[in-house]
Amino acid sequence: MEPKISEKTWNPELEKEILKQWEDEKIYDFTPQEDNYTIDTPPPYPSGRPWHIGAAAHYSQIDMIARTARMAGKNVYFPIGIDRNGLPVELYTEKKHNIRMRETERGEFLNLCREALDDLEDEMILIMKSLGISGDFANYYRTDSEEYRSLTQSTFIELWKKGQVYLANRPNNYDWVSGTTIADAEITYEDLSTKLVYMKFKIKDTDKEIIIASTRPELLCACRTIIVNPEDQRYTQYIGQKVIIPITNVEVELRTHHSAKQEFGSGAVMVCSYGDQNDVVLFRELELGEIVAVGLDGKMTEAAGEYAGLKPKQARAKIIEDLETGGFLEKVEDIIHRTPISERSKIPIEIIPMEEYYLKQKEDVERIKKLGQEIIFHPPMHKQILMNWLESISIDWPISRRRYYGTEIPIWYCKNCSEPHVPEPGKYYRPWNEKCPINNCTKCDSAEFVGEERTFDTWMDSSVSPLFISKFGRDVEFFNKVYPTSIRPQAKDIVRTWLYYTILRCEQLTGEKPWSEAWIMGYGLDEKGMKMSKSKGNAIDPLPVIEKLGADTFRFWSASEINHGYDFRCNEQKIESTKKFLSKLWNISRFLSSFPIIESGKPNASDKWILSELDNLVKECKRGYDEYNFFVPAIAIREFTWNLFAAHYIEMVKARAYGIGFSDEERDGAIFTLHKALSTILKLLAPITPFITEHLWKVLYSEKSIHKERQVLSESPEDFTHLTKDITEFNSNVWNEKKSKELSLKDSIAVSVPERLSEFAKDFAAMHNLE
RNA sequence: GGGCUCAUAGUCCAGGUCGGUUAUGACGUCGCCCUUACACGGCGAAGAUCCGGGGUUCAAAUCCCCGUGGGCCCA
Repeated sequence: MEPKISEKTWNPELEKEILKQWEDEKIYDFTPQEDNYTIDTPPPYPSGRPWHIGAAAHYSQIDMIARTARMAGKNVYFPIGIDRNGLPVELYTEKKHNIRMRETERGEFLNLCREALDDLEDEMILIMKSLGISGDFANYYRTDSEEYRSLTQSTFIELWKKGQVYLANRPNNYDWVSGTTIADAEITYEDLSTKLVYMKFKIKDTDKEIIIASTRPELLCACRTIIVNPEDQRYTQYIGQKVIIPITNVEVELRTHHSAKQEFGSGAVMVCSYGDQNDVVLFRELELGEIVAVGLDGKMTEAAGEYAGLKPKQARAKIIEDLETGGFLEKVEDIIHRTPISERSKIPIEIIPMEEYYLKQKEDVERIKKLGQEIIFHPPMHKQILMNWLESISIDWPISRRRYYGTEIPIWYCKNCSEPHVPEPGKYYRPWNEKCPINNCTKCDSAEFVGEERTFDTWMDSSVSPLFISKFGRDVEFFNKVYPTSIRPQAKDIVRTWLYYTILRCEQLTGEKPWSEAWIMGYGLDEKGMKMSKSKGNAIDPLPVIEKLGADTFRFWSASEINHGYDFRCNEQKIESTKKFLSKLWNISRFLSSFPIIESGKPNASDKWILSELDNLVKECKRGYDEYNFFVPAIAIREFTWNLFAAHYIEMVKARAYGIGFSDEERDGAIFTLHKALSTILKLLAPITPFITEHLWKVLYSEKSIHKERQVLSESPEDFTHLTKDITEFNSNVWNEKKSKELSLKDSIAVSVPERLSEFAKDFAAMHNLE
């Protein structure tokens, strides 16, 4: 019989045709039923080229989850979304057009951001599609759509009405030159020369003094405590005593804290609101009351007494003089200090408390812990990341941001009495640009309002993704069928943010957990194990790799190289060499395509042996697929297919399959077994490499898609696997024997088959041309 | 500074819970071989102080302790 396959290798170009077939036949369409398997897909953020190769691997594996579930007979809902809110696109747009967000008209700036996102998004969708992602691209959603943002706002309004939201002061990075708060991402550090001032502080009720060194002596008025390292012998005797601050004469306590470095300055540190980020931490940790020493105009406040109105630098010069006059100055050193600088105006930032909105979370921690216990984690060890985080929550969640490209906080303030008003939920509101939908102030009846200008932290949007995809508040019937969803696949580095905030918000809004399983993937590193980043230049662009080698090669690499939950290294050459396995599979199929399909046959000993090894493979794959750990089936399938099926079994039965020297019944037993093994391999592999398995399946076995098949189940046949080692060793011995005698493989040789393998003697004789 | 996690041939990875053969497989390297599925192949070879130090034990890659180095998150 002529082989149905003539080409010698798998051609990745075929993927494009297969993709088109899938799209035309809509084989992944979803119609909700009573039982559904919903994937809370992470919406990727189009932040600029190239997309991270680790992310491409990540999405390939999420698709394997969907395909595994489908083949297990589940009704899979696999939505696709794009995350478009937040800082990265603002920075990208500023750079691209060489503009400043706050110097650009807001509406115009938002349009520019949207255009940038559209371009980046197109490419991202293209990559996801060409990876073979079987999600619902026809209905893909965007987190900046009216529908999505109205959900974010509605859920906020609901929580506001329940009293879960409040205003509070919180220290912020502040750039007083451009008059804005800035995000941590916009801070750079520069080594600047400055003066380290050594000051004398009196210990109360003694004649002793301690020396404290600081680069910010103008903040003396905001000093609330002095810390020393608990192991610093010099200060042990003063712990718990009062210390008198020079100039202000205020008394503060001296206490220990591990963040004080013995070798820096005198080892004693004054803690002021706020000299640096460590002060912020200490004020929170030690629950100190803050004193605002620097105002929004960048000048010293009234709290600074006679220094009020001066810029911090001027105040510093003056206070050094005054310290000297008062006899409080020990010495002044010139040092190089690593100083946080605003990326935009290049001046040192100030940390200033500002009023922001908070969402209550502290009182929810115990409930979230309980839900966390109920959620199954893959792998289980990563549940610990969530639990540790829950243990360490000490403040509520600050949710307001002074940014533009995000969901607007839907609040209007009465112009007369400042009373905040939230509108009715269900619509998308833009208070900075819209008239207040409420006519009169509920408190003073005034008719004039000012819209809130701030936006939400983007996690406020992302954390309602399970509610959005299940049409919460939009379609009750759909919601009831789909929520709680089944699984949340995501990366390890955002467990503390996305995963945690989602549980928090969904619990607050529905009283239920958002999903029953969480699937946590490790981090993609470069070939040396370093984090990939554009600035380091070690980032690998996935698109050319996929175009060159095909999605299946990339996907099989991702499955066979990445043990689930662990970090992994990305290496182009390794990806390339994975292609060989697909080539092997292709040629096995090519060989089998020259034999007819036989529905049943009478297996002999060799056939029974490979069928029992095949059954082991089925069990092993099930073990991996049940945990959505694709490393297990990928390795097992490659091992079986290459090293047992192709290397030994096919060679053993080749002559029998051709019918040379064997009866028809013996021949059919071989052909039956060959096809049974290959069709099983294809089905086992289908979730990992959907393209090549689809192609081979259709050429060999069925007009219907392999992706409509159910996964193979174990049949637990008679076990012959104890003979595997004997069989492979016997073959090896014969090959070595021929080699040492300089015989060709087809030459005959006199080797006797060992007693325990006597059942296999006829196949061995044909295989090795035994005399 | 805190938490989690990892460390096995030139490279990647298995084994580790439950200590006991010659430490798994792949990539790469080298040698031989076109044998009617595949030279993107076959057969074979070389290549590992299982990160370092200490402990428990008859026995440690595996269990315990202390280091060192990488990664992630938080501060």
